[in-house]
Amino acid sequence: MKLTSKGRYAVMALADLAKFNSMNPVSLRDISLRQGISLDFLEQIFYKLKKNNIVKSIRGTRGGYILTKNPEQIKLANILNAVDEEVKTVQCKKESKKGCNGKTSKCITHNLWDELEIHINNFFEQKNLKDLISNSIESRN
Amino acid sequence: MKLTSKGRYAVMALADLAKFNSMNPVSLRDISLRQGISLDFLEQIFYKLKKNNIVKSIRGTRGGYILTKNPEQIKLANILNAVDEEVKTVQCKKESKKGCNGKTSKCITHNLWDELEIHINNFFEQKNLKDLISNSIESRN
DNA sequence: ACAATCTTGACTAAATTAGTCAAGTATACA
DNA sequence: TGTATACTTGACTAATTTAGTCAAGATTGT
Ligand code: FES
Ligand code: FES
Repeated sequence: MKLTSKGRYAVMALADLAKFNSMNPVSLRDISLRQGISLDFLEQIFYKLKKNNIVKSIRGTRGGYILTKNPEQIKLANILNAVDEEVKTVQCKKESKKGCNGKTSKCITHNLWDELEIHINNFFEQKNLKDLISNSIESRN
Repeated sequence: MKLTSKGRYAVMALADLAKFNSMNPVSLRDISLRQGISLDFLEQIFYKLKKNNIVKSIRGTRGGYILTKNPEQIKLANILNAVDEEVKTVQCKKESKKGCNGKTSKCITHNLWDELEIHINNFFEQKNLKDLISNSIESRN
């Protein structure tokens, strides 16, 4: 299971983007300053977000990024997938008949981790960017 | 968020223990062979499980470990806590008023990660060892 | 006595994370 | 047209974490 700074920052940055999402694009520099995230790291993250069609970029002076859809159409699952933070709880390959630790059948905990994976993914499927910003509306900074 | 081999193996080993939990204790060597987990690593794990009163040990020849309670009284949450695999999704210290990235207030995603933490912990609170072994009853190996 | 088993601490190779560095491309605006 | 701003992309790396191994010993059953 993975939930690292990359995924965390991706969500944080997009929430910021959604919040300041007026007509004009938001530059990574602004996000970097507001959220305290390294600019270089943000570039890495937005490269992936763009390839996955979650944001689009506008180059040049006063350029930046904007969301491709409305905040309520962007699920957290989409974001985390885009930056390769898949929730993977089983250790074995799911398709394979083999289990983990080189066993020939699935291990005794396989079903458990599978259920957990579904449980977590449900959470990410149900939350979208809009939930996130309306939730923090009282604490704008 | 952490879910590593240590936690996975702890659950796997205890499920094994619960399954073969007759009068006589089960040696780590047996578990190691059945589940394909390094004996040395198991020792490390059971040291913690014992300190947290989840198993007790019986020394000497034909010794081993036994569960301190019935399988249905041992929640996965207990197990994972024992081996220090806390589900920790927020980056900041929860008690502190400060946010992550050295900010003076909680970040815009704080509430989200907090909800996720509750969501995952619910799962682990509701599952116990008995669920696990009755679930895999058809695939004894 | 001796073998099986638990007990506990120290150590380490490999992998992962969380970035940094760098060189370039595109665009807006003066 | 020059230049500042901002996106684009790949390569690199220090620090941390993981997943163990190694080792030396203490206990107990037979
Ligand atoms: S997790 Fe799939 S076999 Fe162990
Ligand atoms: S996660 Fe708590 S402040 Fe960012």
